[in-house]
Amino acid sequence: MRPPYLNPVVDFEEFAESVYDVVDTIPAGRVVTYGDIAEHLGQGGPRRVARAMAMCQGAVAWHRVIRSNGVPAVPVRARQLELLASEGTPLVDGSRVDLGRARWPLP
DNA sequence: GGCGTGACTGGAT
DNA sequence: GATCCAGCCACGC
Repeated sequence: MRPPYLNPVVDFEEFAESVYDVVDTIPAGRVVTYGDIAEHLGQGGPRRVARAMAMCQGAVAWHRVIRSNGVPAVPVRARQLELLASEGTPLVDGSRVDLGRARWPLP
């Protein structure tokens, strides 16, 4: 079955700003997945969200955005886990996030 | 303008 | 559980 990909992004910069705005609403100790953000915005997709995070470079709480399986993205894996742990985010084996408890329900 | 790549995901194996 | 595979899309070469 094909993944439920969403509507195409009209303006990527505007899309990225929307992504940052959503990420900014996530409280410390909680996380959301790339797919959650894309679904919440109703446009783009997980990879568009990931690209937006890659270009923000610390301007937002990028470490609160993880994969759907609870494992942080590779390029920032170690640092992300460190930041999450310091915020009190529930982890499993110290290497992945406990999505069942840490997932933040987007409005 | 064509082609490979990737901070992804859901389903199959 | 871990791995593989197909599909989307912006970006760099």
